[in-house]
Amino acid sequence: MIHLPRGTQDLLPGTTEKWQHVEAKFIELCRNFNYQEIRTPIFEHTELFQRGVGDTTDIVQKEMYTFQDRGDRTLTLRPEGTASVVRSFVQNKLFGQANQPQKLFYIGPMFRYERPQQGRWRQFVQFGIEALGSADPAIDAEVISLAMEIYKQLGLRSLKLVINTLGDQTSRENHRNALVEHFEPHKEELCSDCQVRLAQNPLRVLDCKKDREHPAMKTAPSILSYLTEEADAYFTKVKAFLDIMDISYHVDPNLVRGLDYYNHTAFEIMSDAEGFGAITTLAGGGRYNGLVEELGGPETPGIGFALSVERLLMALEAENIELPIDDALDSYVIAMGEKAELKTAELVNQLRQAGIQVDKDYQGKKFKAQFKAADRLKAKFVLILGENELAENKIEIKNMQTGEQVSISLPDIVSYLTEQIKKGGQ
RNA sequence: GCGGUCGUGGCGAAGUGGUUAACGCACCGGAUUGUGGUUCCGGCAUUCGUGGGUUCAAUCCCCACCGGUCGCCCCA
Repeated sequence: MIHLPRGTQDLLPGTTEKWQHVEAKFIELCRNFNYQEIRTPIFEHTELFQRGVGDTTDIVQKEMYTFQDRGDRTLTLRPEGTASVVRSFVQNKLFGQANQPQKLFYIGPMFRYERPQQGRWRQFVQFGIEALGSADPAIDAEVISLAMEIYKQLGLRSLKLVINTLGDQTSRENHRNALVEHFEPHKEELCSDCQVRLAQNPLRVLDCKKDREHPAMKTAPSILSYLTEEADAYFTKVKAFLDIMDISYHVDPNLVRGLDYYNHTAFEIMSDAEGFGAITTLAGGGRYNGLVEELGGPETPGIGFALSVERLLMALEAENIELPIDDALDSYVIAMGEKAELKTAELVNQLRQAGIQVDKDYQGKKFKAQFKAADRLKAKFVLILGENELAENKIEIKNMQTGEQVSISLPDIVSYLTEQIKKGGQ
């Protein structure tokens, strides 16, 4: 037997309804916040991610699905959404549109070659938004509030919003130098990973789990003390907007994002729920002024976030939250005898054209078994058509909740059912 | 990519180097002819992730691979 590839999953009936529900929620919220959908290709030129996400990141160095096509182009299945959206923004000259900032959302599969485990797949679905063309701290808060609102409206309670600022170019350089200076004397005492980090990305040393207890960690310089006046003022305003929106947060100066393009505001939403294992991050995002330029566009500030739909559903499960999904069927038709079966095909067709959900048996089941099937499908009404009914041009209708059964003239069935379903729906 | 652990029917889960691989749920059929969700009876794995090897004999022993899961790395 051929199995699905490692790290991918089949979403089957029973689960897809949940996906549809949360996807509908995303779209509804984006409508409220006035974000519009953008759809970009699932693969792009590899160079886009090398330049956009960053050559030194883990994503680019060891996690991309890269391949040559038959025309010798080097292509990559997208590992994240922002680079593509920005590419499209630049290519389609969306910076020239009348309404700025451009507020966009996307939803779709992303691909990363990693060792799979609970909460981590090689193909996973991200929902994300990007606001391009505004350096107003209010929009940072808007992006964060949209992210939080999704979880809130779906009923999640155990959430933690962590924010930080990575500062601007100058802040980062000063901080970086301070970090290197601070840790260099202790280099030999740090773990091997940190020794590499110190050279490549000293920021990452800060959230090392092995060296957490090292005395130098406690006294390490914080980005917050190296912010330029502008960067500090910006962060203060973002926090003020969050306060005014009554969004609680925790400032973690060690919060680092794994993608190179971030600066200023960075944030993560995590779950506190039991049984979440090593994966606790539900969503991550931040500001990326400079990315549009990097990808060949005009100087344009940007901010966005992305969440994993899989992890969102895991969080719902961890908190035992049932989504309000209506999987009941309006009606089910049971036929007895050959003539009745022929008539049933016509009837089912009529009902469907009238917008009534209906199904019937296609397995030659006995009367009783057809009833069982109707019950399992949670049919609200069962229509029974046999020789007797046919002879009188009538049909029996049983309300499965109340058990009541009435006899209706066949020509009246559509109007009768339509009315009953309307009533029963309340 | 590294380390640990696990892999028996649709699901959950016993089990043993050797004639018929427990059990529960689900499913299918029946309990006098056309009425479900309860009960009772019956049925339902030539087969124990895949491929090799050891053995007279392996689902149970060994190896490899595949896959899940946990931790690390990193992230969504």
